[in-house]
Amino acid sequence: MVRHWYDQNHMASSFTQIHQALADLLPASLRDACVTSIYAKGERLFAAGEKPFYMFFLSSGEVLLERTGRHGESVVLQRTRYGIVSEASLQSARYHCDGKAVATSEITAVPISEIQAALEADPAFSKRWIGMLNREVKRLRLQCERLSMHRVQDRLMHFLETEGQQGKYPLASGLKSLAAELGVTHEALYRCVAELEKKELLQRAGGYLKTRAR
Amino acid sequence: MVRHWYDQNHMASSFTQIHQALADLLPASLRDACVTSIYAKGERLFAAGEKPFYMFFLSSGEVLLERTGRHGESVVLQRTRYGIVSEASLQSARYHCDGKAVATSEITAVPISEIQAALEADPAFSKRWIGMLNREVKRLRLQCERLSMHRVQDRLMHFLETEGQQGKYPLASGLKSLAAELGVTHEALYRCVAELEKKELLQRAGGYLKTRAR
DNA sequence: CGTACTTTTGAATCGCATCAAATCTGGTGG
DNA sequence: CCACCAGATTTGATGCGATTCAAAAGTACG
Repeated sequence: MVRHWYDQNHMASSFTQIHQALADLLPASLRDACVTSIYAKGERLFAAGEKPFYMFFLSSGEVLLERTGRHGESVVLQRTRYGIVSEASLQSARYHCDGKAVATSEITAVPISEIQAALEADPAFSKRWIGMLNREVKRLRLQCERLSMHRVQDRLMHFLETEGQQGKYPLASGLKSLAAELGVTHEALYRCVAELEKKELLQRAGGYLKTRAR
Repeated sequence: MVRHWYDQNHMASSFTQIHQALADLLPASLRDACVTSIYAKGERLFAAGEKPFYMFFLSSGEVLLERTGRHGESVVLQRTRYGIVSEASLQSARYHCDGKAVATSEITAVPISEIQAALEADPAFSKRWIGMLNREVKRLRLQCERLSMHRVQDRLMHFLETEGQQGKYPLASGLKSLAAELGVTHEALYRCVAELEKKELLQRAGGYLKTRAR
């Protein structure tokens, strides 16, 4: 068997309970093939151009998918705090972006070959997988809608309405990474949050952002 | 059988050859259930909130997916010129956006219930369907990347590089609908194109946009 | 206790939105 | 064929909001 760098750098912990959402998605036969481990802040899951061997499920922490532009500037394609990170790599020969943890993260790696085999054999699993992809497509359409807005304030409000729970959203790793996802500079976001708080349209407390009025 | 408004407004043309790309995706058993017809410019395929009965495949023309913001302004979620339009509605109870033709379009409607049945029964079809969704996810990620760029010029160049063929892109319905997809005003896009032409970085001829230098 | 990073505020500048208006275009009906 | 109209295209002027650059203050962590 080919040893991936992943195997060398991370302690296998097959005995760890995998996350419930992942258990609900995967067929029982695949759960034993999962390897859960902790990634440190800054650690890379994969890099653009590499051949995908594992699919990554994020239980806690934060992962960014990013591409490096031709001038070296990095663009955040997606910021994930929970769920499958690299769905689209299932049938890809190469990753089309980098994936890295920007906070200490608990990540379960699932071998892609096993997922493919299970998809062929288990129609119910196929159906769940398609459902997951459908949700991802909708999420991405909403993100496009958000990025089409011109003012930071509109993007932030739209974000809290679509990604938050009742307009409440946990700020685990600060406003800076949120700014990147919203496609604005961190300065602009800080100013926007401060102004919205002054207008009492937004509340920032206990690591949460929360909309107030309606 | 429930008669959808679609059936009343469009002549069935089951004898029409369906498009090759669609034939490649669908199992043979489903091809007879397809209905191809011509939609006029401005005609609506579906509206947000409606229950999905059909999945739409666009052979030629142009379709927009758009949502109406709370202030009545319309935001383009996606602009399609070719391919399946409403993938994500497969398992949805309601459409989450409007779909309308903005140019005379040849569209094939496929009953969703039949697609679902075929997905359960045919693993090879499932695999192709998942592949289609994977490509859509990647396309949307690229669109997010594009919308994260601040200058119109960068968005346009990124668009031509990722959506065009060798930097060449057909402008069937004018720059205005392209401007909406790029998330900028049409004035800004006209000015940007004019300036890039003056710098000889872009060529606009015969209904095509084409990058020049590199 | 020092280092790295986040948060915050300030000032100058730039690009795009916005509003306005003129020209061009294709299609319609007289 | 021409007058006419709706929509696309184009150019201009103005203002706003975000970027950019700069710097200071706060905070976490070894």
